[in-house]
Amino acid sequence: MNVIPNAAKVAALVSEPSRAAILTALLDGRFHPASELAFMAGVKPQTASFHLAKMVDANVIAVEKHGRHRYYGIRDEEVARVMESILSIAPPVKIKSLKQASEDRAVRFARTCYDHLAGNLGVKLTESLLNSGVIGEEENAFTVTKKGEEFFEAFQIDLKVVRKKRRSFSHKCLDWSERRHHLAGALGNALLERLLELNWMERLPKTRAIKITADGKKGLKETFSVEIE
Amino acid sequence: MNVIPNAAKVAALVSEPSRAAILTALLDGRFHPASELAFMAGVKPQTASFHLAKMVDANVIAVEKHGRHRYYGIRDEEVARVMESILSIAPPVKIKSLKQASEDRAVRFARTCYDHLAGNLGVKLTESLLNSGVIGEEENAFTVTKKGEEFFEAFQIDLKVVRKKRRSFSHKCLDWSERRHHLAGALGNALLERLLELNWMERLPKTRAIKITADGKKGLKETFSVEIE
DNA sequence: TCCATACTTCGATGATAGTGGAAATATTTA
DNA sequence: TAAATATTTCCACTATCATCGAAGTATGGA
Repeated sequence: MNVIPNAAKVAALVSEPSRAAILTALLDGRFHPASELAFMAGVKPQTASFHLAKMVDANVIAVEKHGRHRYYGIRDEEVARVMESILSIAPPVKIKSLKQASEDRAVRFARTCYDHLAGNLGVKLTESLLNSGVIGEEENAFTVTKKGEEFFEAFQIDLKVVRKKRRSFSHKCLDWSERRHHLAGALGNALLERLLELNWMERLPKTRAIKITADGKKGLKETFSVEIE
Repeated sequence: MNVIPNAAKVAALVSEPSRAAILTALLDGRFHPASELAFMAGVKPQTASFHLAKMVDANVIAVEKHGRHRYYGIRDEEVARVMESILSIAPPVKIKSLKQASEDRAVRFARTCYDHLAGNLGVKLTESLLNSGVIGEEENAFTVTKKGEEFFEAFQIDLKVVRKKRRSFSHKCLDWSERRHHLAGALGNALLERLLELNWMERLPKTRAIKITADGKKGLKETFSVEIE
């Protein structure tokens, strides 16, 4: 009974708390220096280095050397998807402190998931796009309607460019905090990039959480009918 | 950095070779008695029992008591999808024996994946359906064309019943041995059930491998233009 | 050249967890 | 009631592996 691939090998990488913390941190899609990841995982640099080497070796994360820093990041979208799929059936962590509670709230409200928007805001935005007929829903993907073509052009997202990317144009990504789908894939990425470019929201340091600016509140309400309390 | 669910907990379940073997065995979608799973995983019954209890406790597999047997199976489709997603990025196991090599061949050729057809045959069949215009391809799912409606009716698969199931109608499932997609979801399941009912193929004991009957060879060629050498 | 920073490798330690023997429990058959 | 089978619980042994101190390598600045 060993004619199967080594699921255990892959899972073992994620099964260790420090490594899981590092991987989940990297789900923000950015590259982080080793020391930062060590801090986030709550271990000494040596330990983090040990884990990082293991994961690079196993081809799940990639390194880039810049000067005396080494930046680590998730290798590709497929790895990110595996992580999110694990998270979708994972039990929640018990909240112990006030600080943790507010961080938790922030992350659940709006965060990046690899390279697109997730959390309550991600789901709400996706639903707004659906309700207004900008995108349509299919089994496992979203499609852009005729109305959507116009919408995205007006919003200055060039669908031609988005479609050309060597990756899935749009797919549904199961949101672990909302247990509903949000927009992922190249289109989800393009939307997030544009929202950041507009300064409607900004990434927060040290977390995957996203902060909505005053402009963002206004813009989201006017353009997407999404109210931020 | 713990405002995230416990990915490690879930992954730890799969990270242990015996448990991974059990879980992959259960991907055939059937329920198996504990002793059989122990044999498949290559451990003593006590050990298997220990692992099974752990996984039941973690809600990834389910038990059914029938007499002095306890039948274990994957809890739901979501868990199966997580497993397959892990398998899709898992490295292959090195083949050590002749027996292993032939088992490997059989499994790669045709197998069940949770409750639908996978392997070379699964992929070929899916492609045949695509080429003949019975199903259409989308980002992450397949759709049934108008021609398909007729085809499935003639093949005595009632799409109305299939669509009613409380699960995804059809989605693409990444085949780890072929690295291409095959038909999954309720439709994939219905197709497999029908093929078994027609006696075109039969499940082999102890593995996820599927054997094609003489009738099957003929039928697959005539109906799907799929040649079995 | 010297020192500080970023990161890795080495080595010892200690905790965790899988393993299977022995025995208990439950169910079926004789 | 006794014996056989299926599975579990208890328990002790062992191996694996994460961890961190210490020391080593590489880069950048003074």
